[in-house]
Amino acid sequence: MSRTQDELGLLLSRTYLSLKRETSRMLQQFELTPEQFSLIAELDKQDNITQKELADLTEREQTTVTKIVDKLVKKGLVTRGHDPHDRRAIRLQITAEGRDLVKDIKPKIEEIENHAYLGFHQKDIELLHTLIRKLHQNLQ
Amino acid sequence: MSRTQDELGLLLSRTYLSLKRETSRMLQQFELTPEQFSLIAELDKQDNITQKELADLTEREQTTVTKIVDKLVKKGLVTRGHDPHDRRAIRLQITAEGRDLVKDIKPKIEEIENHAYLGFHQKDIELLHTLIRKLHQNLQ
DNA sequence: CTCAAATAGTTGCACATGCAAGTATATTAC
DNA sequence: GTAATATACTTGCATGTGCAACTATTTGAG
Repeated sequence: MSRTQDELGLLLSRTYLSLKRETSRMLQQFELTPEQFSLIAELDKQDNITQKELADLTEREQTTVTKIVDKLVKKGLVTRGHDPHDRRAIRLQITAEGRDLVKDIKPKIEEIENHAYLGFHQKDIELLHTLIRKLHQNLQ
Repeated sequence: MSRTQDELGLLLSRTYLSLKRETSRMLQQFELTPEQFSLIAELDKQDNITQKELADLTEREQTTVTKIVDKLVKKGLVTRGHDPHDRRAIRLQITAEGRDLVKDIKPKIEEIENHAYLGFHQKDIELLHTLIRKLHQNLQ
């Protein structure tokens, strides 16, 4: 079954690395990495979640999230609070400074995405999202 | 322009990390990382290319490729040869052992991809590839 | 209730990543 | 032909990644 010449892994990694590099360069002025931005952007959407939940949302291991959150706390963008009902768990709060930063960065992320979507119809974008989401589900 | 709820970066990184993790677990029995496999698979397709060309093909910086090739050479899967016409350049050759390894691994990679494509029609797969390739081009 | 298993989190390791700065060679400008 | 620029590659650094092994707490089986 030679469906097309290129493997999924190669296609995905090339595209992911390109997007990540471009995002990384844009984020230098904010002294953030794409991964750090990804986590505070998620906390901006859903505050007061546990590290475990944040790991699941962003498809990373808890251990990875621990280390990135360490850096976000050091930068004053996130605080760690205890869960009153589960003393093992840590709940994360985004600070006002964190929210401001996300607000500043979001339009610049959109610029990059708009450029990536050059020549795409709205239908193409929706289809692409649907297919990628389905891929992701199958890989769970 | 709020096209859909999820950002491209989040979708892409989640899916990429999932696929990479599953591939990584499969490759443990071969003592290879997904990135190492990716490079020798590319060399299996096109032998005797320079590190620069390999970097471009896989969308990585030359510096990253240098380091992964170091490991492949140590494992005896790749050799470095000099370019007779350009003494700066290094040309890479995959060894017989390297080719055998790629041959063994390829069907297992296809298994993972087939699982990822569960519920996809052939048309969906082709469309997905076309859209991702277009994304990648726009990001160049 | 008690003890085993599961869960949330952390730390140490090896590897991937890319930028900055370096060397060596090739190309281009004049 | 020589000097400036570009190119191929390498090394050092900081960060992200996930597995293994660890602690602390909660859940569940009996």
